[in-house]
Amino acid sequence: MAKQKRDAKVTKAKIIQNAMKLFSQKGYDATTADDIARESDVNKALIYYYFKNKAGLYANVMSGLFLAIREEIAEADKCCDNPFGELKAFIDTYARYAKKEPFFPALLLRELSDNGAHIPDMMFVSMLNLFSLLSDILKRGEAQGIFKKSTPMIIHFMILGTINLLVTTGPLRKKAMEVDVTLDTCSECSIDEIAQTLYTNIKQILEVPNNAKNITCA
Amino acid sequence: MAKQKRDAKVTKAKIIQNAMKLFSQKGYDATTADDIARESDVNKALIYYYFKNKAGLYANVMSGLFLAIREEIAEADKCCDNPFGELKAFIDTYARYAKKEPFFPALLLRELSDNGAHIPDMMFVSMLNLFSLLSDILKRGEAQGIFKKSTPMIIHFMILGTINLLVTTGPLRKKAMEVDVTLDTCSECSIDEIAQTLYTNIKQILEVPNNAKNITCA
Amino acid sequence: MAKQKRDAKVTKAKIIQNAMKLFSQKGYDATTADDIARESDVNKALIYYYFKNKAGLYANVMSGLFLAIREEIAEADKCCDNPFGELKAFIDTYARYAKKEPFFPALLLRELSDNGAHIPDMMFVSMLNLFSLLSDILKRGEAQGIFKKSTPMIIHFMILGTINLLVTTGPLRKKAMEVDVTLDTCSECSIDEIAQTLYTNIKQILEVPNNAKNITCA
Amino acid sequence: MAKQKRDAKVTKAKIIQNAMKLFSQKGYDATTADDIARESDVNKALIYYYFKNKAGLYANVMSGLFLAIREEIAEADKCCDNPFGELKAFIDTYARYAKKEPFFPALLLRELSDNGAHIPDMMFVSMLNLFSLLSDILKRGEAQGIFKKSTPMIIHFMILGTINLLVTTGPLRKKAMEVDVTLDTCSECSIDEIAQTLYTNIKQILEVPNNAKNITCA
DNA sequence: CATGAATGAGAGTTCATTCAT
DNA sequence: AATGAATGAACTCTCATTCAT
Repeated sequence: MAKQKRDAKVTKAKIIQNAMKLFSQKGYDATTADDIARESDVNKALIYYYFKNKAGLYANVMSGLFLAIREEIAEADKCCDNPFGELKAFIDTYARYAKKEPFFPALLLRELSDNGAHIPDMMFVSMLNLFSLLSDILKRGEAQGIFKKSTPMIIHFMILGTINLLVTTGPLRKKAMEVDVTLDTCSECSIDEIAQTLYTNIKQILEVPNNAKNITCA
Repeated sequence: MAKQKRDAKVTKAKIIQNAMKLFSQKGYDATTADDIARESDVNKALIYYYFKNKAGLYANVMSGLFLAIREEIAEADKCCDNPFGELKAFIDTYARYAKKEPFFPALLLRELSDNGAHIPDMMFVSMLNLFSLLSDILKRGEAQGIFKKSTPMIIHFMILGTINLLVTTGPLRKKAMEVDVTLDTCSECSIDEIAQTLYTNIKQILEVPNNAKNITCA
Repeated sequence: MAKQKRDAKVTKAKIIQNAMKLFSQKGYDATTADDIARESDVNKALIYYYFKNKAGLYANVMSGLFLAIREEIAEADKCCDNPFGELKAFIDTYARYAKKEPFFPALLLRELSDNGAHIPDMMFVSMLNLFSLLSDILKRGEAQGIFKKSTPMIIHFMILGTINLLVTTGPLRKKAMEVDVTLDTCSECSIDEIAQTLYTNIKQILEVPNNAKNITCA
Repeated sequence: MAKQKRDAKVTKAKIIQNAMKLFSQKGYDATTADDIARESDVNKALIYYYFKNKAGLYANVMSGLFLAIREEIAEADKCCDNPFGELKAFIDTYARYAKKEPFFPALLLRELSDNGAHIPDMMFVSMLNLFSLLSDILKRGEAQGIFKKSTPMIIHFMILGTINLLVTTGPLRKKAMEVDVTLDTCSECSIDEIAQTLYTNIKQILEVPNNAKNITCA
């Protein structure tokens, strides 16, 4: 019950948490082992004791994040039995995850603009898995005749790109408003509003025009 | 008799070009002055002679890119007098620019996921300018009653996010297809197809349902 | 119920044995406590528990080797009552020991080229003891008029230097033959052949020309 | 004519010289780049600027030494047209070189007891070259019927082993005399005496007994 | 305009050693 | 007796930057 120093699990988690924060704030290269050690209040060598090297720590950080989000989304997708519901769940869950782990979007964006320089394999698979989930929803929708034919990859990036950029540019957009008040940079938008708007937009794109049946004149 | 390279202008341009390539490929931190000097076939000290320091060179690179794209888009926008045409011009021009300067998307994405750590001011303004252009188009469309009310920032990021991510993930998506053939990662999509699809999607979102005029019952 | 390894004695011996191997293969500095622990399948801290520190372990290793060889040679020397026999015994025993403990020559050579940097005292005495044994043989031979006057230190190093170098350069000499087949690097020589040849050579140097008594002219 | 800072040749030579000293005194591992930089009065980074890394510096040091000795011995060997003279030249030159470059023997011994861990190729060839020189002398002597058949590698190591060990153990042997005055550790022997004695010894081993012609009784 | 030489300040990593259990 | 956790001090190597020519 004591404060328990020397608990590997706790120490490791603390390191990972701080590393996540720093990596996302300053990028992989600009984050030093010293930074992480200081922030985590452990000796620098301990990082190497647990993670072998900086890349190993980074891999650990990313793998944790990716595993978590995939699980959350897969779970959320069970919610509904109709494609629209699933799509909404996908967007909402991703948005909420980006809110909960605010470092994730920056890390993901950086990773994607890197050709996957650092630790590719496991992350690569995780990213594909994520895309698979969405792709399946779209396919099912098409099969049921309620989604138009679409290019899944583009839809996927419309969703991820938008959420990720909105999350990472938060401070930037706030600053922009101060510079030019006439511009609406969505600086006060909540993550839920964003998710909602985004869903509406994507739905617009996908749904087949069902005017026909509505327009029963006379 | 002296070593005297051709021309300062030419040398400078060569440095900037190579720096752009390297910065986008490896990121700001991982790109060294030695890298750039070697690639440009000039002496390292010359870089400092011309650009004062690494950040100065980076600023130079970015400012060139941003100036160019803003100009191109502003120019393209003059094409048409209707918001749909302008929107299409915006998307097309951005997409074509991303194709022409394939390092730009990675640099922009990195910059955006950074809270704007490196050289903010000038770039910040340029980015805002870009957003302004789109924002104005949307406003005009709304005013004319042909666009629905939208959140410009979200539309903006749907466009930029999608194009940038598609461009930067090119190799990654190709690799993905080899891993899982059942997945369509748009690995063969041309930039023009992408722009076209994207425009169609965005249009879907924006255009007001013109059922009204069609439904002239009786 | 405790983990309790068999026996302290056994564990200690295992550590010493592996340390010997590693020290001789990679040198003192390049051998880490981790290496030794891993190889010996014990916890690193145990090494410090038993030997206080790395130097202590090294001293232990060396002292064991030196004690053993001195004893073997002293024992072997009892064999004969004539200096030639003793000399042969000295060379043979040393050679056979170098074969039995193939790490010893490298360790000794390194130690000798070091000004005795690591743990000098005990080893220093042991080395002197070894030299004493040979020196005494030579003196006795001289006293009996069957050995020429010689410089014992030189004879000593001719013996040790040759055997040690031949043993440590084994692999190198094999490789040399592959490079230049015309060169005879003694790559197939057995330790016994070497000892035999060496003895013959040294004998040549020491024995007084006994032509005198043979040549009884007229 | 001025003191000339910024003269690459001079600076490089200074670094090599000091590195040689330190490597031989403390061994490769125990010598740090900081040591060398401090001793050479240059910035540590300069070492890496010139030699790429520590191993590169070491290789440079060794290659210089080996090239020099091979040249000196090859030159000396031209002196005479008879194998005995050449043999004497070989031994004398090696001994004098060991005196002139007192770090060489320690470095060589360490290298030989290492299986050639550091920078093998060039050094390996140089070592073979040295052996070739002696081997040729012996072969010529045999062909002319003035040398007995011998094992060249053993003769070679009797020479190198003895000289190297005597040079490196200088201080050790002096100390030994203080401990035990009855022992003659050759602590006052000059390098020339050593070379002379060694030559006499080796000659003893090689020369064919020419008693026959001397014993012309009556 | 252009360059090779030189440097200071770190960054990543290793390792002997100790602590707590 | 034995171990996993933790650390401090170094060490190799890198890099932005400056100097001297």
